Amino acid sequence: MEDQIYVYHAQMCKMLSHPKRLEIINLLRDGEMNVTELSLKLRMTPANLSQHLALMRERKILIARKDGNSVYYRLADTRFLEAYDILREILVEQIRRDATLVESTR
Amino acid sequence: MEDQIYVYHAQMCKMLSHPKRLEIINLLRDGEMNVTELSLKLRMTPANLSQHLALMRERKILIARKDGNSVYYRLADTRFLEAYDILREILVEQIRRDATLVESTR
DNA sequence: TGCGTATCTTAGAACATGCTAATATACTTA
DNA sequence: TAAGTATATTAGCATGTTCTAAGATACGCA
Repeated sequence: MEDQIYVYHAQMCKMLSHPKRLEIINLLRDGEMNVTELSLKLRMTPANLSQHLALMRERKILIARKDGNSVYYRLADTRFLEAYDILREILVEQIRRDATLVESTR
Repeated sequence: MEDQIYVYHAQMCKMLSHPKRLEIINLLRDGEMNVTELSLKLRMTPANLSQHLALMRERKILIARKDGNSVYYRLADTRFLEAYDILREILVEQIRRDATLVESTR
């Protein structure tokens, strides 16, 4: 089934389809961070965050490294940031266009 | 709220999070196509397809052009293909790596 | 105008996702 | 070993997503 690759592709995209998971990707842009740090920056409970991290680990978006008492997460592939940045760029342009449209009709 | 941009970004990614919607993006790589053509290539009912197309139109992934009795769809921005291709590439490499791992343990 | 074809819309059932709260596990250090 | 801190897991509820089926709308042409 050639269809299967589309299913995997969609599963990967699904990991990018949550505001907090996107924010996680952006926070890990420059390197790794442990769960407590992430939890503070994201303003989420560790329990909730941990669920998101587990999903992203399973789908191979993130890699976990255990160090003593804490677990450090990093991006499994920096190309996720390229895809992230392209979509963000399209989005920002769209929003800017819409804003201009609103301006011009005042 | 700076958080809002992450919500929009996630909504955009959500449009990429369905196998058939990804296949639509790929089918429209080289230009536009009408609903009947898409419906045949995707092996979906027009009703179901139409729902996906409506979502993608709302989220500004696709642009519709009406011509007589039929409606032609095209990508709103070719950069969606760049993001699509990056993720597909990461995915194919991951699958290849996993396959190699299975081979090596036989 | 009336019929046929293309596309869209809506309702509702089935399933998936994401949260909170409670609990479990793993490690560190006294 | 016991207590404390960090992280993970589970259950259960609320909400969101996707499909099918039925019907509505829009257009072209006899």
